[in-house]
Amino acid sequence: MTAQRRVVAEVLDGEHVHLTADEVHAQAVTKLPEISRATVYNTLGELVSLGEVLEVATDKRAKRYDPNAHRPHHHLVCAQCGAIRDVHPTGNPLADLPDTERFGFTVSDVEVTYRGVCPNCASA
Amino acid sequence: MTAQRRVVAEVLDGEHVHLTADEVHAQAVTKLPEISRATVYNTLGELVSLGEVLEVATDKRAKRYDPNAHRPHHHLVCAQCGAIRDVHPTGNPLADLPDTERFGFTVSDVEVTYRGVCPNCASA
DNA sequence: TCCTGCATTGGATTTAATCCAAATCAATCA
DNA sequence: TGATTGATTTGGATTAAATCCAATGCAGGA
Ligand SMILES: [Mn+2]
Ligand SMILES: [Mn+2]
Ligand SMILES: [Zn+2]
Ligand SMILES: [Zn+2]
Repeated sequence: MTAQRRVVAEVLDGEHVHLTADEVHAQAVTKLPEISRATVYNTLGELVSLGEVLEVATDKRAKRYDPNAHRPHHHLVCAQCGAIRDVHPTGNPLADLPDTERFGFTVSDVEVTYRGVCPNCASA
Repeated sequence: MTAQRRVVAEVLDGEHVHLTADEVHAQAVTKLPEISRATVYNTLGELVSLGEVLEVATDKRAKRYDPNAHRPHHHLVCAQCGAIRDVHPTGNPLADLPDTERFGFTVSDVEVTYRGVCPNCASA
């Protein structure tokens, strides 16, 4: 356990946190000025391998890192400003995919992304 | 209508087609040797604006272009080889997101990506 | 304290995509 | 048909995200 890894973990702590690697680096630098981007990328990659952090790709910009790996959830994204909220829909989308629509795949996971406009952007 | 646009449209014709811009360019070159990447990007961008082609981002590699914009559908992706199939699940995921989980957003769209292993990769 | 192997660093590299100014071309009109 | 012109195409430069890599640094055990 190094100071760098501790700082990355600290930055990722919280709810509805979905930061890019660069944002993580920017915040990490304020606590440990000489931490490098490479180390942030390395550490994030390890946390993802360990299953402690999830990669979220809600758009085609930079990947985002999600510390909420404990409880499975989906995402609600503002199409205008990119704000992301964790959501927990009812129902099981896996059950909604009939065998005839599985093409012989072994389906193990499903990812749901809701899109819309957040209250902030709607009022502007 | 130019020869370049016609060729891009031809390459995108078909079912379960989800090509990257580079793959579109590679196929276009066989029909029109001097077509440039910039033109392929320009044309794809226009087709997307016109709503005739959809951008699909099933992984964090290159965007894929989907000519099946007529009938709304979702995707089933092989986690190993990246193969993509169009799927039409039953049920309406929008109905599964309660008001209490909408955080004041106006939700207009939902995107569902199933992940698994295709029969090809499973037998290998 | 000294080793040793893992971690960190900064810079170079890769990949996807975008930008841009110059050259080219398609379509209209005389 | 030939000239005009505004849109299209082109290739190269640029940007952004991520990865790679060799050299250096350092944590933790002997
Ligand atoms: Mn999340
Ligand atoms: Mn499709
Ligand atoms: Zn917003
Ligand atoms: Zn496969």
